[in-house]
Amino acid sequence: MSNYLIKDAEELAELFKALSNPHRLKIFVNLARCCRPGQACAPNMRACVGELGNGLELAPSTVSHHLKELRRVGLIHMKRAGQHVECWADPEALARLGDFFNFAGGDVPPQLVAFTTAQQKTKGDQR
Amino acid sequence: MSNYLIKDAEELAELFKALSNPHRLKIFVNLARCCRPGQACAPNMRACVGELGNGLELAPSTVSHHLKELRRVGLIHMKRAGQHVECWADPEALARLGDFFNFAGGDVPPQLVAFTTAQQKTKGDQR
DNA sequence: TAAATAATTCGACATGTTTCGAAATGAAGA
DNA sequence: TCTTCATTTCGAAACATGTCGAATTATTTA
Repeated sequence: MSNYLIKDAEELAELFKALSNPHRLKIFVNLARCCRPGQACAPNMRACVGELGNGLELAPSTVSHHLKELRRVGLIHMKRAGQHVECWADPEALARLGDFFNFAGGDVPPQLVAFTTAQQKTKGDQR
Repeated sequence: MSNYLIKDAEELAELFKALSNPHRLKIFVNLARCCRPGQACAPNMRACVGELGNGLELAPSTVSHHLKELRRVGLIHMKRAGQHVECWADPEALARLGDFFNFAGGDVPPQLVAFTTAQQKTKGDQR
């Protein structure tokens, strides 16, 4: 894969990729349930790594791996608290993703203009 | 995909996976730009396969492969029109995905309750 | 200090994805 | 019909992902 020209498409695609695994998606939904826009979860509402693995039937190392990926793309935050590591969803990331799907009304958000214009200017070439 | 309810994490994850490749994402955004909620693109607004490949620097067979995947998960529709194949985004699919990110306010939409309860009932086991 | 608990890193393996080019199919026009 | 254009299918190669168990690190408790 050598010719990804559009930075924003790549970034957005990474967010979707992080949610494209059912296990990671379940983990994220459970973390995001207690988040409100612009406000992170209170410390006592955060979940630890072992807790998030319950019900998933995955090895702890695999849960850790998935959390690392969610954190890498900025969907969650993690902070050590004693023996445990607290996890919580990034409320801004949620808002960003929600905004993405509002462009259906016709307005293309600024961050998406860049990677739509490339095709706009070639429209009609083949018909 | 036969109806508009997101049944489980696996199905939702498939939608995200379809958007997790930058090329597929770009194709989808270009198709979705002209869609409004509950209203599909007019036939003269639809794009054909070759058109959608412009600017992506991908072999036609690869573009075809990506479109097939977007169609498989229900994000777009395709219809042959002469030599070309018209493509357009499914407006309901857009709405479904937009709804997903609204649960951040605290309300879990009905279709997501099913796959969050498994972890809710084990909360507290490890702390 | 030693043991116990929680989480991460590492190495390995099976599986899945992305991509291409060649060949096949479908449709329109000379 | 024969050719041309648009698209799809197929097979193969390169690369990425998901998973585990063993070993390691970090922290608390005995």
